[in-house]
This record gives sequence, C-alpha cells and structure tokens, in this order.
Amino acid sequence: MAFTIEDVARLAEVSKTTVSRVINDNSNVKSETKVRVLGAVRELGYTPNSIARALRIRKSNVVGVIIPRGIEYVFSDPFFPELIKGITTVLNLHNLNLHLVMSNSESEHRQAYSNLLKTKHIDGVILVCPRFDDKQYILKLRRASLPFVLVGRFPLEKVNYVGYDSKQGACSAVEHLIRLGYKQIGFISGSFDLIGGVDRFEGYKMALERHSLEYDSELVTKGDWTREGGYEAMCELLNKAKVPTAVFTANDQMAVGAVKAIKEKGLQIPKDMAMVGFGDTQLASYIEPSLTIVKEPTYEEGAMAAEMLVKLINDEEIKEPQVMLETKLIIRESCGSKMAKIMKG
Amino acid sequence: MAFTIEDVARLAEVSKTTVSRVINDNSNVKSETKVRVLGAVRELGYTPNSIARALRIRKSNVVGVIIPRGIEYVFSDPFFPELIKGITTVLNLHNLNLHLVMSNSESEHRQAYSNLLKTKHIDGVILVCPRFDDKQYILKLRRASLPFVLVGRFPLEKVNYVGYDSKQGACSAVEHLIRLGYKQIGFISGSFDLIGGVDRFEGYKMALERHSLEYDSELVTKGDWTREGGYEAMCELLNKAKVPTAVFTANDQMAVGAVKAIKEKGLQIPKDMAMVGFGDTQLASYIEPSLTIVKEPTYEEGAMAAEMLVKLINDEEIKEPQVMLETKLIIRESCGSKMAKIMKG
DNA sequence: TTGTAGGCGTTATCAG
DNA sequence: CTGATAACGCCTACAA
Repeated sequence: MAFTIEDVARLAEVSKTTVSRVINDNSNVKSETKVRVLGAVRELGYTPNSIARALRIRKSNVVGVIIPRGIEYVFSDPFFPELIKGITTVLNLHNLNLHLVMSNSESEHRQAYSNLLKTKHIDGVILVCPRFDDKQYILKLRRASLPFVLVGRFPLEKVNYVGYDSKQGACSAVEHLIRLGYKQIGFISGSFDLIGGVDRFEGYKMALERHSLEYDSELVTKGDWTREGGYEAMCELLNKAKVPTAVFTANDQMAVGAVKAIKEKGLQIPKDMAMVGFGDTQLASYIEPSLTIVKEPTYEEGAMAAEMLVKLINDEEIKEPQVMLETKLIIRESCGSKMAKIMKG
Repeated sequence: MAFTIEDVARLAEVSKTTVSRVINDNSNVKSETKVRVLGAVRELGYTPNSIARALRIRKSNVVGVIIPRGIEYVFSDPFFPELIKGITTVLNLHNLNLHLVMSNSESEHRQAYSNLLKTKHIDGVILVCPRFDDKQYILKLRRASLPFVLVGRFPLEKVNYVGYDSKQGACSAVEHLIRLGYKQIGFISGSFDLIGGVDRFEGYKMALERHSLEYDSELVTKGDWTREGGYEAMCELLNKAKVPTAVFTANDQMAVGAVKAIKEKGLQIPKDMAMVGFGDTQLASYIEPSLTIVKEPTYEEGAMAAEMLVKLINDEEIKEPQVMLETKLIIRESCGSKMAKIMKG
C-alpha cells in the first residue's frame, strides 16, 4: 500500500491542502513549512496518485497516437519510427505520456478507436496518416470534442493537421526527370485510400501536363506502399509492351522493391532505368545506386503535430491550424546526370 | 461535458447503484429495469469514466510494456512487432490496454521508467529483453510490488519470466554445422549486456567442446545485434588470417548484414561460407539463399508473458513462474547438404 | 430487487 | 500563509 497525501500531511504536521500546494504551484507557502513537507515527502517516498489527480483536474497527461495500420506494417516502414521520435520528443518536453494504438484488423481498429474515446482517459489524439475511411472516426473525435491533430493533410474543413504538399513534391520529382530528358516516365503509385496516394498521382499528372507530355495509363501501376508491392508493380511495368525509361515511386518502401525487380531483370540504374523516390528513409541512401528522392520532413511533422496538440490541450490559440511543410528534392545517383542523358540521346 | 452515471440514473429513474450494477455484474437486477437502464445508457451515449473507476477499484486496465531500447532499434528489428503482436493479442482478449515505453537515451529510459512506477496508473509491467543493467529497475519493480513479467530469461531468483533456451539453441545450430563437416566455425556474437548474448556464446562454445573442436577467439567477433553490426563483424572475420568456412550469427539482423559482407567479397553461400542464424524473422527466408536458423518462438513468448501477467494481476496462482520455450532448428539452404560437403571434402 | 451513504486520493473554494 | 470542506465519477457495504 502506497502512501497518500494524507500520510505526508500527518508527518509534516500540516494539512493536505498545504502538501498539495507544495507539490504543485508552490505558491504562498512559507519556505520553512515547504522544507518540512518536502522532507516528509522524501522520507515516505511519496508520489502523487496520478489517477486521483486525473479525476480531479480532468487531465490524464496521456496522449493517444493512433496509427490506422497493422502492427507489421507500422514496424516495417521506417517512416513511423521517425515520426514517433518527433512526437515523443515534444511530448516528453511537456511531461505527457504516449498511448500508442495500432491494430491488426479493421474490426480491431474500430474497437481500439472507440475504446480510446470512451474511456476518457486521454487528453488528446494524434491521428497518423488517416485513410479516407477514417473520416467517420475523425468526426467522432470532433463530436467527442477531444483535441486532436492529424498527421497528413485531410480534405475536411476546420481540422487541425500538419502535412506537406505531396502533389507539389511529386510534381517536382517528375519534373526533375523530364528536365533530364526522360519522356516515358512510369509511376508506381500508392493506394488511393490515402490522400497522400491521390495527391502524388495528381502531382505526377500535373508535371506531365506542364511539359505537354501525354498521360499514359500503361505507364502507371498501383502499389500498396510496401516493398513487396513495389516489387510486383515494377515487374508489371517491365513486362508491358511500353516499358518506361524512368520511374517515380510514391514512397521509399516501394522504391526498394522496384530496385530489386529492376536488378533482377538485369537492368541497370540509371543507365537503363532512372528512378526517383518519395520519402526520407535511410533506405534511400543505402540502395545501390543511392536514390534521388523527394524528402518529406517526417520528424518535423511529428514534432509539430505534437506541439499543436499540446496547445490545443492547453486551450492556447492555434495561429495556423493547417500546416503545410515543404518537401525538398534530394538529388543522388539514381537518375544519371543531364550530360549523360544528352549524350545518350 | 460528458454524461455521468448520475445522469443515466436520473433518466432511467433508478439509483446510481442500479446503473452501476447493470453496467458491471448485471447481478440481481430485474430484467425490466435493466432494459430501462440500458435504454438510458444508449440514449445518452453514456460510457463510464475509466479514471473514476480506476480510482475506486484500484485497477487501471493498463499494462506497461517496457522495451529498454531506442525507438530506431525497436522499429528496425522485426523481432519486436512479432512479440508485440503476441502480447497485444492476449491483452485484447482481457480488455487490457497497452502502454508502450521506449526510450532514446539512458537518461530518458531512467526517466520513463520511474514515471511509470510513480504514477501508479499501471496494473502490471512486461519488461522486454532486459539488459543486465536493468537489474536495478527489476528490483524497483519488485519493491513497488507491481506485478511484472520478463520476456527473456534473467538470472535472478524468483522473477517471473518467459524465455527460451538460447544456449541450447545456439549449441544445436553449431552442432548442425559440425555434423555437416565444418570445422572452422566462426561466430558473430551479440552484445554481452544481454543474457541472451552470453547464452548464445556459451552454446557456441559448448558445441565445440562436445565435438572436441578447439575454441579459437580468432573466429569470434562481437556484433551489436544490428544489420550494420553484422556487416562489420563479418568483414572483420573475412579479413583475418584464419577465415572460417561457416559462421553462426546470434540473430537474424546480423545474419542479413553478414550475408551482405560475404556477397560483396565475391563469396558464395553455402559453397564458400555456410551460415546459420538465430531468430524467427521473415528476413531469414527472404535472404538469398534462404537461411538455416534456430527458430525462437517469438509470438508465443509474447503471448505467454502477457498471459502470465494477467494471472499475476488477477492474483491467480502461477504454476510455472519461469517458462522456458523450445527452440527449433529450421534447415534451409544456407549450409549446403551433407552430401555436397562430403564430396567437397 | 433496490437504494443510501461513504470513500478511493486529489485539488479547488473559501474562510480564517 | 494555512486549513476545513466539498467535489471529481464511480463502486460497494449495508440497509431496506
């Protein structure tokens, strides 16, 4: 049985109120008694019961982070540790605990979700890369009037999110290829249940349009964000009548798979096939040859989302409820140089 | 503002007690009033406040899972998702929530740890693969008389754990190589801050001893459980005067790194270098050639640890407080066949 | 079968 | 500067 504030009060010969004051604000307590109280606290090894406190002040200091993906997937994509690092760094700064929610099936997801809302032991929620289908849940969050922030843009009025411009990023990647002289540019897209998947596709088309290249659905395959998906998508592209000379993949994971497929086919990068990826993973630089990518600021995204949530929880004003971070094109080896291309052409 | 049990009581025209009974035991309530209460619950969308309940019954239904490793590492080793899947599956069965704790530095770890204990909002703890250094924390857990279970054997009296026999597993791996005719068997060990690291080393030596092969420290390098570590360790082995003809790695991750090093050197597996790994990752079967490994029952380990913890929390009797699971040698392609070896020799 | 009253450990209010 | 008292929302004797 642990000690309570009452035990401390008795030992220090003061009231519970005074002990509470010492523990919290420290305001208006004679330094002499303060010392006595702190002594008693130490002597007993007393620590406040966070549950009782939570009940009283209606704050649990716990933040839920919901990732609507399977555990396997979350652990296999290096995007998430980076994001979570950003989130936890900020949460730690504010002494907030993290309650991580992942699921293994849609029903489990639904369950976990409603548990989280119902139990009311959560001060706020960070919802990571919601799918369109998660809209229902977002609306529930809103109805529960629980502070929440999305990681990733979401097409809904007045939601708070931190994202980045996928469309613009994708566009710049493809334009990079175009500028290098590539014309038959393939695209391994992500799934379209994520706004990011749609945006990247839009960006791809936008780049083509800007440079008067015709969109050809033969050059496009849909992956599922995983390495395996990327591998299969690339195989598909390579087996078509019209094989691209360059390919843009909607994330790093799929790029890794695609590289594998290309190499297995006996082709060389960038000689036979140029590549641009999208992401920020160490993966991209480990690959042979190192991958030119659109860098997304993952750590910052997590950190800013957490900061925004902290403000929401503290009822502070949010100046910019919908933050769009910048992406950046990082040029490495996987596209060849302009010179090379011109000489070849 | 959410509804409380009192609102429900008023609407259903009963007392709080009755509502509570309906929500919980359901015992001794006239079915007629039960219906009325449930109607009121639904009408208001009432859900009990878990914090108030936790304060009252002194149970939070939250279990802490502590992984004394950095976030990066946890997310990069496929061992953990598998383990966590096992854990969560069982916890979900018992309606327990999971509070996942990882850290990025030793000080952060210490902080997270003591936070967890202090706040008292945790019914129990699963401590994953503790390092020897974590002994202090284990003793703290014990002093706090908080139910806890370790994942992985730990050399301490009367702790509850679920582990498997690393020494025996390692021994059988090396014996497999010996039986195939290999004599110069290298070992890429893990770090020795983990009991598993030490055990595997012991197993390696035991196998040699049993077959009257001399232990040669030249054939042993220490890795750090990561792919990069395995890569470097293998490079080191390959650059020594006495190069092994077969190598045993203490986990899958390092095996992947080692394979990379071997291939870069232009050597073939198993022709020039046979390999046995230790783990259970999909990795092992993805590698070319597929890897012979000592399979550890990771999912089961997690599940059983969770089950044991649930029992501890419910004050049920633990028949077997120290569970040792079996490992199993899975033979794939990375050691060649006996025939091949004999013919070669 | 139902209700009343008290308390889990805190913090907030208000009075000294 | 300090303390008595009343909540926070729930469960559980005990009484009816």
